[in-house]
Amino acid sequence: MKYHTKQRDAVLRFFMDHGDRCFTAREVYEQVDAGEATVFRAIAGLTESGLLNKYVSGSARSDSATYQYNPCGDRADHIHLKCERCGELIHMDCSFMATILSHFLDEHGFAVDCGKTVIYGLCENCREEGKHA
Amino acid sequence: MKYHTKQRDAVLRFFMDHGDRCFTAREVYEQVDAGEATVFRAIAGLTESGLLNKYVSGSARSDSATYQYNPCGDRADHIHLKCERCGELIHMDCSFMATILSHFLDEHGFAVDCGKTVIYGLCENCREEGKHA
DNA sequence: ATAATTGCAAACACTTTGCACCTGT
DNA sequence: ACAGGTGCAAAGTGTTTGCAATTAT
Repeated sequence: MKYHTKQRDAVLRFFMDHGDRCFTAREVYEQVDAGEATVFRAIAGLTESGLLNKYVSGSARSDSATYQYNPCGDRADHIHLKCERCGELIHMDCSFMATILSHFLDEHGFAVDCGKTVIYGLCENCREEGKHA
Repeated sequence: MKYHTKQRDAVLRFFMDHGDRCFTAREVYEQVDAGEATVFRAIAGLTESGLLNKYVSGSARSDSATYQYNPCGDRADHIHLKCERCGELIHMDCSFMATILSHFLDEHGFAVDCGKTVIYGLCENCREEGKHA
């Protein structure tokens, strides 16, 4: 990741221009002028440096990882909640966060990496919908 | 899943006998007398019926889904902490869990899906090592 | 100039499937 | 007897990698 190339630029710009959505590597490849391997490599790099968040959904087959632009950069100080149904990304930035992080650290000796942690579940709206489905 | 077969029995028994650990399909296949496809089919069935929980953590390659026996019935009841350094998977099964889940639900309207949620960070040992590295 | 990056295709790992044969009821 | 299950090997997916050609510095 030392040179600046138009391919990597295009990939990053694509994610920034659609910061509200998640994309699979294939989707990016289809809309950006770069080889598939290059897209994967670019995404890997961007994820590594914290500019993208990576999400893994559940179903095994034909279900690839999706990526989304992370405007918070790599020093995120809050955890993301991701709705498995509508895909909404909720930024959990309340005071209880500190309590949770402290608990993990004190009781489990575990230092949470907020930048890479995503909590999956169902958001309020989707839970409501589920009740009537 | 209408007939009772020794293969499916063996798979279920394997998980029950090692209820404290997670296993990939391959690991089960290596220790149980059944074909690979059969193991996958058995695991899928058991997961479907709630006897096993499925966990997805990383990318597709060299990081496959893991499964664990779920004595409680049909839903996962603990979150996984995964060390980014040594890869250890910690099962967070303490009482504070309920508090955390309640908070997410009450304050954020968010129903956490324990089965798919993995919290990344550094475990105790790796944090110690980091200090001296 | 030269070290990094690209892109293709081939390799890979995990999982599913087609199909002939075997088993549980 | 026959619906349902098994197992092999082959097909699929999503992702990674080897390497010659290309590009950024």
